[in-house]
Amino acid sequence: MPKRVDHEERRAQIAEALVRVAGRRGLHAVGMRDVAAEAGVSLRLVQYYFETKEKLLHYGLRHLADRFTARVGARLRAVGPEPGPRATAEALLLVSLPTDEESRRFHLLWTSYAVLSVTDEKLAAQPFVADPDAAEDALTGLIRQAQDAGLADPGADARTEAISLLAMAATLGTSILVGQRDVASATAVLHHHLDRIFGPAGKG
Amino acid sequence: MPKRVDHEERRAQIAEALVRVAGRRGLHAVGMRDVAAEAGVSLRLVQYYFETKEKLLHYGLRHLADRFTARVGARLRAVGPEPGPRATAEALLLVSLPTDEESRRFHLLWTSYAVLSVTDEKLAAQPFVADPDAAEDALTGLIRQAQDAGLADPGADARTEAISLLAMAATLGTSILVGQRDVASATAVLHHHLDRIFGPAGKG
DNA sequence: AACTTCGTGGTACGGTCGTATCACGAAAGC
DNA sequence: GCTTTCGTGATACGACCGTACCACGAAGTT
Repeated sequence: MPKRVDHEERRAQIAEALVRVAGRRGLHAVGMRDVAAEAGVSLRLVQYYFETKEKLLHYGLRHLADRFTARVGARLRAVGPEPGPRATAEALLLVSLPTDEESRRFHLLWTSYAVLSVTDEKLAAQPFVADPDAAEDALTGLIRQAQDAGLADPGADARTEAISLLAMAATLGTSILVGQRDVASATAVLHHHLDRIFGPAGKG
Repeated sequence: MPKRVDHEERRAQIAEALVRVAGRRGLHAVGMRDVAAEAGVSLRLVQYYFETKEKLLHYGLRHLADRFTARVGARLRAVGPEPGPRATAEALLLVSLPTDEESRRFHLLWTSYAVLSVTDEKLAAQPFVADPDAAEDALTGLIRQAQDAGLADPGADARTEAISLLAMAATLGTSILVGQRDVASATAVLHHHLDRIFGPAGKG
């Protein structure tokens, strides 16, 4: 066999090119040729590693989700060792807001894919159910954990509050994206509810 | 002059065809020929009343917003004469959830347009700022009104709560659309917060 | 009755898009 | 060292899309 290139790595490079160009011009407007140009390879290469555009888009979604998961992990590790439930919950919510280029891209493309999945049955809708469910479970666990430790309002319905917080974060992110709101005011709204649930005292 | 057709009415018919077919196959997948076929007219007619596709899409967005405004008005009138602030607020929030075919279509297409407006500078981003701002003002006013009448927690920050409620309703709608959640659980979350703000007693 | 103007249909054109085909160099196995 | 297979490039093909063009009937005006 010849050059023995790492296909998976190459696919990741091309998928990142897809994400970049789609973040710039919109997912609907990106073609195979655009991805090839952005990645600095020939159109044939994109066809070679992803046989069809549909597979490229599928891979792009998975790549996007993986990158985001890694970003969440990094953010959680960055809040310091042994973080309290509230600090963890706050990091979880704030990381999804479009504050820099990458999170802006993620928010835009995730929403684009979600919209596509409603009408294109070929595109897997599963990530848009499983991933939010996982986030919901994690946040519910954090609130319960804080309640057990006496660090949160014991009367709060943990799951309902988790759903609410995540729902708010998502729409606030979108409103930042379209220019209706700025990051500071979105953050303030989330802090208000974190204070309500965890109590204003336990910010650590 | 010949047949003297009402252009505005004809445009509305075509725009409704656009909304229908876009709701079925996705906004990105709809072409001039699809709209023409859905409306039962020739391609040339669509070109005649909307010179370009861009203008058709613009008109479609405006038509969508108008239809939704009308729907909100009807819903508010349906809650009965002289409704309390809480009932009005509840109607305002619930009407945007995708519960039937039309609201499902509205939610999907509104989100599609919003996503488009981020990258296509030709498409007006203004509706996605002005309309949510108006809803936010309206809901804030309702909460303040209830507070003045002693029908809501006087300590609540009306604007923050209004932003939160609308943000939750939007994401809950999307999660219904993608099949993550059902209408009942979304409604329960909203009711929980309405009870929190207005108090469980004053449901009327 | 001739003329003008509006509404409508059919069809052609240029461009782009996803995909397929042909060609060729480079490396590993016999 | 020849062959086979992998990686890569260039280019062609068929379909579709938005738009432009041409033609014609129908209804008012003079």
